[in-house]
Amino acid sequence: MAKKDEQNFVMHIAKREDDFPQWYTDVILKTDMVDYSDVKGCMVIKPYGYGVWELIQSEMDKRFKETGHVNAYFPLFIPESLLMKEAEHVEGFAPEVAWVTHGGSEKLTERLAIRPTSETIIGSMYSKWIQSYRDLPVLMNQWCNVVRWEKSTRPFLRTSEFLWQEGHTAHETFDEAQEETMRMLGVYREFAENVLAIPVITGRKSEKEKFAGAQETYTMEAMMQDGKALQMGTSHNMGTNFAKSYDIQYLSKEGKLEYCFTTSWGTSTRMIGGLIMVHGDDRGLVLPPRVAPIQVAILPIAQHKPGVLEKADELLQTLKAAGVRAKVDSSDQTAGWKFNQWEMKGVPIRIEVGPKDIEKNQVVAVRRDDLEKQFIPMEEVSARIPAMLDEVHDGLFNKALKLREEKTTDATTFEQLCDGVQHGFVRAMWCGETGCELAIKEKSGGATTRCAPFEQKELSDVCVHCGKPAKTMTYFAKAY
RNA sequence: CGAGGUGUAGCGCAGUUUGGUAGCGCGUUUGGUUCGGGACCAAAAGGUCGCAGGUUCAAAUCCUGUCACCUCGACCA
Repeated sequence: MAKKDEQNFVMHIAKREDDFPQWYTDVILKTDMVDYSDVKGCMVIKPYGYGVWELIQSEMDKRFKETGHVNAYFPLFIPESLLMKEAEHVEGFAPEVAWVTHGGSEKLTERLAIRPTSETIIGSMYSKWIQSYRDLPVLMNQWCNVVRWEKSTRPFLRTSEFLWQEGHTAHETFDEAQEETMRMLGVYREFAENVLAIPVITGRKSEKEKFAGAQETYTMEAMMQDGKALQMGTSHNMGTNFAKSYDIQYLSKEGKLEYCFTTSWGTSTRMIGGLIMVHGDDRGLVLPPRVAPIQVAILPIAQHKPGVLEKADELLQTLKAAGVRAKVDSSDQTAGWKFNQWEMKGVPIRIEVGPKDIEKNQVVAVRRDDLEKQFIPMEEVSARIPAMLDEVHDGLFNKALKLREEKTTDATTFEQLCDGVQHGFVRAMWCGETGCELAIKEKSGGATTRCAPFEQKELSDVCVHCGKPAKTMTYFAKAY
């Protein structure tokens, strides 16, 4: 098969090592996940990309329900006066809020913010709904879109408008709120690892990096193939900050009026960007099987020959019955073209059926992660393929874990830190002072604190930068 | 907002230095041969060269202005 001049080939994508940002945009555009829209910073999520989001939603929703949460929907618009009630929150979000100033041709007496997050409007509703300790806890989640007017954007990772879920809960005590905060961070972690096949570091955010208005912010951070970190989800304990601003009070068993303790937690379409950057390779996307809209692509070989298409369809029914999301590609293309096409789209398993296979009563299955051919007897397909999907998942997770470990170093000197953050996570001791954090960012070329992990390790007893007594071992990295 | 870059066919680009008939590859359409790793042959369709002015016998090319997009900064709880 004659190899075309690669640079002229329309499906060519940039090599990751050469230009990671270019590779990333190539992949998501050429695999039909997204398209750029006419609105700057907003992307169109096409069916193939949205299919991934739908699977993320359903897997996550299942976990929310299991932990006692219910879904609701709150308005897109937030009156200015309502948004302004929590001082720190306003200060944090003000620069990136989009405003509605007119209704039709009439100027509004009060501007409406398009939600950058819903703490305020949900807080104001909770204030009405919660009267007694009998009303607690309130455990709600909403799936919606939010808008943040960012100066620079990148598909999935940072867009002006994005889809997410935000959970908001209210509790009687700090401890209950803290327990909820940690529970949901745990759900996120389990989801990232078992569904997205992405290993994550969980821990607490620094004072500077925490959510505007939160008492404590916890995060999960993943490592991308180019050595930059990505925040994949956050969980906040608000203490009574929002309850005090939005007047969320209840009458306790003892008959005393008390403020609620609230939490919020969220994950977004950014996770899709994350999984692309963690798993993708030079051939294109690699989708973890549990969120792949198409898990198996069935490719009929020499499909004009009698019986081939029928066999492919039979295989499709077998796989569907086994709970596998499969598709037959009977398009009028050569086999080689289809192989490359479906590899680029990241489908976890490709199955080939041709005249030779039909003769031998078998199929050829190829895993996307290792590209090795396996011959499977027809009668074993319904058992073997689901198992193979799990193997792909494990393969991806282990590969990502190995990558992260290779890109993680420990630093006891500032030089080591500056060197390490150029290509990954650096664990180092830190005094906890914001001034020191800013200085590190400045001097290291943009590295920020990612989190103080729950699994602490004492590398030394002084801060890697200022030499004062250290408080925590902290992860540093450049981040998306 | 700062620095750099790019606008030419659906997509990717050459042509601009040195002004002279609008080009290439991929894709698309039609017919045929193929079909187990990006096929081949033949024919065809498709462009106000980002926009507006200027110089010239003549502008994709030179000059002035302008718009859009991209990359890197800055910014982004």
